[in-house]
Amino acid sequence: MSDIRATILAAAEGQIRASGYDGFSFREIAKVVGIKSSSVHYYFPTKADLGVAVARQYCDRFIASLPEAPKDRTKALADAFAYAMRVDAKVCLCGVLGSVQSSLPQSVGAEAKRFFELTMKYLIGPKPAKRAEREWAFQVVAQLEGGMIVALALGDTAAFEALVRSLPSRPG
Amino acid sequence: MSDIRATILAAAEGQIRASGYDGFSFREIAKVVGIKSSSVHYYFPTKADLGVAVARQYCDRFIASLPEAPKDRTKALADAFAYAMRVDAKVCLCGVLGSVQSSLPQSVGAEAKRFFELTMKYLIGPKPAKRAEREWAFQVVAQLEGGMIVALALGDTAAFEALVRSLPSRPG
DNA sequence: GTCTATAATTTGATAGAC
DNA sequence: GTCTATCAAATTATAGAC
Repeated sequence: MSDIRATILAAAEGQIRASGYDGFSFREIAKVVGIKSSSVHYYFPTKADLGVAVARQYCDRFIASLPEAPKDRTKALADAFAYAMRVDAKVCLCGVLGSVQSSLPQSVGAEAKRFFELTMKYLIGPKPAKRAEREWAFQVVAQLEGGMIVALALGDTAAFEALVRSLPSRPG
Repeated sequence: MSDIRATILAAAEGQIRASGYDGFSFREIAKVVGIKSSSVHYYFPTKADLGVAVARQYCDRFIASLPEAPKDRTKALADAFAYAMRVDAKVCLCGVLGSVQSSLPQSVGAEAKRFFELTMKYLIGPKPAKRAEREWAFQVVAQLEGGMIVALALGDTAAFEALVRSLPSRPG
């Protein structure tokens, strides 16, 4: 992938996480990257194209960062979320997108949905899961997503770190 | 409060919950209400004024809807959230606002923060709370906010109802 | 209170030179 | 690939008639 393309994706990710899908613009990204907005369109013809690429990269990178067979899957996922928030002091990209999913281009919303599906699937792991375990996985992901949002809104990132330490463990 | 003013607030609330703060406009609201956008400005001079009024009304109405001294505060709060989602099939207004708080007018973001503070305070109740109880209250609110977002993104509202039934109970 | 009209800005997107 | 120039539309907001 070209350098410019990667820089555009990074800038767009930062802006979406801070301001949402409607809150980022080709001109703002162009300014950050140091090119003109028409050049951004060269790499990503439409805004939906750019939005999908950002969400897909975010999702794939996040999933790839998870250890493959950890001792504790809950802790592994929680650590990845905590790291994402500690480093950037920003909410999860897919939390931002998911909260207004009905207003997004369908292709962008589908990527946010995929993120939630994959994180739940990671929690469950290779073993088949009963209903109670699927409900538990949902509960953990909901807690992490909501925790980031509420903690940042309260200006209390320590609350999120405490939440990470007291996630429910897998039932059964 | 005048009828028109109330109708504007209701329309704005619906649009913010569906599309976010950047995703609603005076013209769209005017169209829904059946007036012109300049008349919306008569009631709410700026977008921030309208945003604050919507968030404040949402918060006050939500808190007022909670029973004053229920047997189970967790269940009472969870029921209110479940009702809000079942009726509107929309995320909590303050979840939508909170997820992009850093990009909002300060006055609007402060209302979202207030919502989280008040819901946590409700959970804790009149008795003084230790650290573990404050952490638990945060955990419950995070779960409810995140649960709405993830459930709607997955198109699985039943998952939220299940989460509501398995919230952690107060420690100690 | 509600309207028409409009200002000033920003937006996503395209055409075409180089 | 990157630029200039531009379009068409939408945005918040205001002035002023009625």
